[in-house]
This record gives sequence, C-alpha cells and structure tokens, in this order.
Amino acid sequence: MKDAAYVNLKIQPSCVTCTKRTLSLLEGLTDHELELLNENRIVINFKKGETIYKENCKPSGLYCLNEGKAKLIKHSLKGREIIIGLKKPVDFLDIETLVTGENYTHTAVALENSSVCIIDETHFNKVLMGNVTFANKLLQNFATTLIEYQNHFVNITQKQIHARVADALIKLSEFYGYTTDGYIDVSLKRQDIAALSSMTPANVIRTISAFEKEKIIECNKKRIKILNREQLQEISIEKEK
Amino acid sequence: MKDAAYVNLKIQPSCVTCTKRTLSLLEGLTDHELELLNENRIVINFKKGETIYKENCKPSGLYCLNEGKAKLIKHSLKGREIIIGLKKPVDFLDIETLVTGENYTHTAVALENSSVCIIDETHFNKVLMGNVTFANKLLQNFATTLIEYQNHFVNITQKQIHARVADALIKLSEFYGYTTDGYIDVSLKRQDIAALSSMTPANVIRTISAFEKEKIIECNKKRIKILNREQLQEISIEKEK
DNA sequence: TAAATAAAATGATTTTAGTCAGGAATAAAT
DNA sequence: ATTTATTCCTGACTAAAATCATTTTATTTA
Repeated sequence: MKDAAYVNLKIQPSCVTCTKRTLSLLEGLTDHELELLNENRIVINFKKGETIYKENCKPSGLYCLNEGKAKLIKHSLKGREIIIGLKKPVDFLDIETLVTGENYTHTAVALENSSVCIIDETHFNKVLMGNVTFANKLLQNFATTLIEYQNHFVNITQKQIHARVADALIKLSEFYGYTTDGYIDVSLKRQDIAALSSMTPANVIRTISAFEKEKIIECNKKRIKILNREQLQEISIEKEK
Repeated sequence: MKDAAYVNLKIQPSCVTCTKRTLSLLEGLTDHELELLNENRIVINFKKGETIYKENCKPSGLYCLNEGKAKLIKHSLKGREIIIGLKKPVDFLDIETLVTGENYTHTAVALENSSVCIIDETHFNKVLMGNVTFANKLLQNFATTLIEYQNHFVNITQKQIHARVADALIKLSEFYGYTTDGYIDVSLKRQDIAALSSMTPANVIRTISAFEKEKIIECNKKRIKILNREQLQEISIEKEK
C-alpha cells in the first residue's frame, strides 16, 4: 500500500477556524466553546483498512471524521460482519456510545486513508450540557438516524436480494456522491456490499453481474457507475419476499 | 369486545402530581414546566386494536402512553406488517417524529385498552429548549434506542427463525414482565410475533409448537409462559444462517 | 347460544438464498 | 517482475424459509 496519501493528509486547523466545522453538528457553537474543544483534542491518521476503534473497548473521546471514509461494523455470533453505518466528513463516529457511556458496541474501520479528530469526552460533555441549542441539534440528528434505521430495517428484512443491492447502490450514490467520471465515490469490496445488504458475497457478485448484463450499472474494478437509475429504483421497490 | 375496562380507565391526574411521571423521561422537570405541559394536553382512550395514529399523518403532539400497551408498525411495499417498536407506560410513542418535524413514519396501534396523554407540541418544544438536562436525558434515551436497534438488526438479519423467536420471547418477558401466574404479561397474536421477528406466521406457529413439545414454554391461548429460560437463551444464540 | 369470523395448527410444495468448490482476475508484497 | 494473497466470478448443490391449502380451534358478534 502506498503511504503517500496517508502521509500527505493535511494538518488539521483549529476547530475555531476549521472550514469543515460549518458542515458538521459543531456549527453554531461559540468561539469559546470551539476553543475548549480544540484545546482538548488530538488528530490521528488511519490507513485504509485500519481499525479506528474496536467493539467492547472503552471510548476515549468523540471521534470526528475529518478526511476519508469509514464503516461501522458489528459481528454476528458466527463472526460474519454487518455494516451498521457508513461515515464521511464531517461525521461523528461514536456519538451514541459517548452519550450512553457504555463501551463501544461496534467497530470502526477506515475505508480509505482517513484523518480523525478525537475530542476529549469531558470537555465535549461540558459543551453539551452548557448549550441547549447544540443538544437539540444532536437530538434532531439522532431522531433522523433512528427513522433511517427503521426504514433500513424494513428494506433489509422485507426485500429480496436484487432489491436490496439496488437499494444499497442508490443509497451509496446519494451518500458519497460521484467521482468526476461518474462513478459512485466509494470503493467497496463485494463483501462490504454484502455486509451492508445482509447477504452473502456470492449473491452480491451474482446480482451485480446481472445488473451489468442488463446495462443498469457498469463496473470498473471496484468502482461502480449507475447507468440507469430509474430501472435501479424500480428494482429496489418491486420485488419482495 | 367488552367495554368495561375501556370505560373504567382512570381519569389522569395532573402532570405535576402524576405518580407515573417519575418513571418517565419527564422526571426532573420543574413544577412550572410540568404545569405548562399539563395545561396543554388532552387525554384520549383507545380500545384494543384501535389505531392511535397513522403513518404519513401530521403529528398533533407528543403521545405519552399512560395505560395499556402499544405496537409501532410499518408496512412493507407488499403490505406486510413489521413491528418496529413496543411500548408500555410511561413511554413516548412518537418522540423521534416530533423532534424531526416530519409526518409520522410509522403507525401506532393499541395492543390493549390504553390511555394516552397528548401533550401540545409547541409547549413541549418550549420546555425542551429551556431545559438542557431534559434535552440530555432525551439524548441518552435516543442513544440507547439506537444501540438497541443496531443489536436487533444483527439479531434479525443473522439468526435463524428458531433463534429469532427465542430472542423475541426473552425480550418480551424482559420488557413487559410477568403476570402473577407466571405468563409473559402481553397478549400477542402469532402474527404479531411474526411481525416482530421478521418471519411468517406459519413459521412462528411451527416454532412455538416445537418449543412447547420440548417443554421450553407453555401456551394457554395467547398467553405464553417460559418454562426453561436457559434453554431458550441457548437457542437464541446458537443457531445462525 | 349459535353463527360467523378470525386465528392457530399442520403438511406438502416451491422459492429463495446460502454453501461449497474451483478457476480467473486483481491487487499487494517481495 | 514475480510471487503471493485476495478478491471476483460461476456453477452445482443444499438448506432455510415462504407459500399455499386444509383442518381445527378460538374469539367475536348477533
């Protein structure tokens, strides 16, 4: 693996001046609050494939993804991986665990070279307890996530594999957007798409091959381009167990 | 259906003096805040099987379940029912929808004769925006729910039907407790257990019959008693797709 | 109480998805 | 550049769960 991109991750600016902050939940905090967080954080870089934190470990602070992409995974009793969340800048990775105070209930893994700010828990909680607007913004974020989970749950449990893969591709394109040449801007293994759609890699491969044959998508190595979004939408809603 | 129990639901006391309040998220509010909520609420009774509110409708306030039990459901595209939540006193039914401001994303149905306080949205939000401790308590509640959803998701997607039913029975007993004669204190149709475990009623029936034959549970009409909790636990973790 | 309706139970069958094995293509490492 | 290790792909087979049909048993309703 080339280390260039990893090494070249830019030095993170102060939270106060960080331009990405305005895109995150931290927007709306006062300069004083941001300064408090800034003084009590560290920045860590992770290579593609590296584990950011592990299930059952004690949280060490709020993980804020500045650069890169990450997946949040859990393992079934048989050891099979399930993706319970995907993250991009500037998402908080472990906010719900931080709020409950438990140990991590999932594992976070970098999908590409990534940079993470780790904000000290105590100081974060101080800001949270002192700013009701911030608390409410977080509350809204949680509520939205909860509703999305409910929808996802129905999708996964009620739709057949073709619909589930179609759904995953649409959601991925909406969440990560596109590269300049039109591919979905994330590189996932077939196994990751399986972990995302609750199915086996073999079936993901078969389904994606079928979509390719029907000219609904085009694949170039691990990159996927959607050629016929309407048809993909139809597939995602039509078939059901 | 007998109306006696329905009619006999007690008149709800003021929020300020309501003894149930101390068991709910409303605990910790000041008398003044409670008074504000109390003055802006109505109490509605629902019969067993009645719809409390419906998906896609506009929320009319915070639904607080005082008496009875309720299920929150969504429908698949084919019309199949999926239970995304179960409620008991004193739970909020629609809190996440209220926070996001969307229309209802699910339907609430009374599982038995129930009484619901509907607290005015504007006044609830006023209290929420004015009390950072309350906001944080809600936040913790959301975070816990989120983590529970993640666990449930893994259980449902990774385990086989026998394990899923075993899991559902254990969770039901933990959530609703027991009657004096040892049965799980909730009366669900086999179809409800199916909607809870993402499977078909026929398979729930088969599985429950099998558990009965093995003396793991005992059924009396719709009531279920757990005879061998250890074995049920084992079943809930051992088998997996 | 009787009739009607709904729910539970069971068996046969079909559909769906998982498993396993072997080879081709990619990507990573030496 | 070559080896090594992954990942991708395909087909044959197996297992799991859904579907459908029918009977029995409960529950409502009149």
